Amino acid sequence: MKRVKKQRLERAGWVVGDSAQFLRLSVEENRFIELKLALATGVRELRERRGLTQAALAHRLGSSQSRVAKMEAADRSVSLDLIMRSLLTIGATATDIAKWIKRAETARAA
Amino acid sequence: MKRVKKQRLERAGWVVGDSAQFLRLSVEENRFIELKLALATGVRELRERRGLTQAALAHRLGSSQSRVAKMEAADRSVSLDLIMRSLLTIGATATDIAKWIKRAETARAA
DNA sequence: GTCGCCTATGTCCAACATGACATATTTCGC
DNA sequence: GCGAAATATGTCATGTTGGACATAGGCGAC
Repeated sequence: MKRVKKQRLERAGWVVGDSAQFLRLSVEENRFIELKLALATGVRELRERRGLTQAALAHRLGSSQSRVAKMEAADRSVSLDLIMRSLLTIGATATDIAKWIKRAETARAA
Repeated sequence: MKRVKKQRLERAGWVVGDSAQFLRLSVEENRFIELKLALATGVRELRERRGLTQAALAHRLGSSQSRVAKMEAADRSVSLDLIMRSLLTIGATATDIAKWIKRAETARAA
């Protein structure tokens, strides 16, 4: 299909592509989960490197130990927002975060 | 204060540091917001580059045009989760994401 | 002009994430 | 092994985020 026509159809809200389109959602869900996992691991690494307990970090975040535990486990019930806030709170730099995100990508390749 | 002692106190849940400690929260909130903003901008850039309308992207996400609009505006009511999912759905690579995150950092320096 | 199309903004209420708490389970020094 | 500290897991009420819808604003083509 011509590129221009494809874009026109897509602009209209239609998904033009392979018949495996419906699989996309789950594929992207996986990518998302891996990303979350990578960043969750980042939280743990950084926390430990700082010599903080989960409770101490929770205190800093105004959260609770249980939530930090779930966070590091990349539990379904914890949002990326919380993970990211935690990373920033522990003092992660943009470079650190970028590193972990790329790690997620490389993990996929395996 | 000795590094080891400091860590011991922190393990116990105490925040040891400068008296401006209480400012930390808002500082980190700012960092977080800038990050969100940078990624939101990323969504818009990538969407436009793909020639998609907000409605089309919403369709792909199983969301609605209004949410995409709010998302690109980094509205308070949209989470980083949604932004990240969108980025992945549009086909952002880890490298892209890392780039935008770093952009947030550089923006801070200004 | 006005007609389409795209984007922005506001408001519902259902679904989900949150901190808090209680309670396992693991880990580690002794 | 014991005990204490750290971490893991479950549940709940309350606040936040979600898609949906309505509607307003913007912008180019005609």
